[in-house]
Amino acid sequence: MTDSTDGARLAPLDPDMFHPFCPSSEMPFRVGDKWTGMVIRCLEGGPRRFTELRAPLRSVTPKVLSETLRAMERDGLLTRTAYDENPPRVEYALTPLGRTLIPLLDAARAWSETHLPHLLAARRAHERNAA
Amino acid sequence: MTDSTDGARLAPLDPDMFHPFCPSSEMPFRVGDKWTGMVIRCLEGGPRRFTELRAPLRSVTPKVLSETLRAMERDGLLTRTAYDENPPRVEYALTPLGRTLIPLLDAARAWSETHLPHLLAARRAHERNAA
DNA sequence: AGCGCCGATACCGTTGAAGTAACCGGGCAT
DNA sequence: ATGCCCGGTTACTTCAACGGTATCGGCGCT
Repeated sequence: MTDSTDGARLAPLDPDMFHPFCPSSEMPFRVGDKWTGMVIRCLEGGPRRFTELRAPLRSVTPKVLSETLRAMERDGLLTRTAYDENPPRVEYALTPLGRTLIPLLDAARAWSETHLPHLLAARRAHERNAA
Repeated sequence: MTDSTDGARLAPLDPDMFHPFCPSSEMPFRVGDKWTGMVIRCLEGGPRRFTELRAPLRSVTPKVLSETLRAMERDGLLTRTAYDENPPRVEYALTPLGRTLIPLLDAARAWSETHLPHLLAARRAHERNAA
């Protein structure tokens, strides 16, 4: 939530935005692959570079991130723009179609804030019962 | 919940409710396991029996359905009630927590109705480009 | 010459979800 | 007594996702 869309460069992504305490990995929802939802969150504020995306995504390996981005590009969720510069620069940006997923991510997050503790409590209770 | 344990049954589930033409399997969303969302849809109208659930779920194998139901029970999304009758009868019903997921499924379906053709078109266009 | 940066790709191993096939126990109809 | 039905379970296999490590190519820097 640190983004302010000023004219210059975007604020850097918070490397802890998917910190282990963030329950996003426990949510019973998935959008596409494991990382797709988090990539959308990272690109919500504007275009980002490959290496910029790696930091907050809990050190996702380049291979998996590359696969995820390619799948999303194939499905029209984001665009990939390579600038012929040095050092090389590649920017990923959400398409309008990709942005239509944001409300769903919001809904999933809202559900989790309200109900995920309930679900996890039920799970723990069940485990205690089994033992 | 107008359930009578011996009286009029609910209308049977449409065996084609997850027909191959139903794009639910193409949706880029998942709730829990592969089948969790469909189970919720099947139980939306009231409790159902094991064999009743098998029909519309495109012949999911008993093993996978059993695993799915057990995981959902563990997470407090549904209850399992076994009646000591003959023939044996087991009913699965959504809990209030399970019902909280229905609006999310609705949102996912609404997204798919609006945008999924767009996504699939982008995918096909990309494949044509690759070829 | 050697090193590092960026954006990957190749190769390989692990994991876990999902599917297949066979079977079970009790009751009941044939 | 045989087989069927219900609601599963068990054992085995398959498959895609995910992850780890290593490496590449072009360029600039020292």
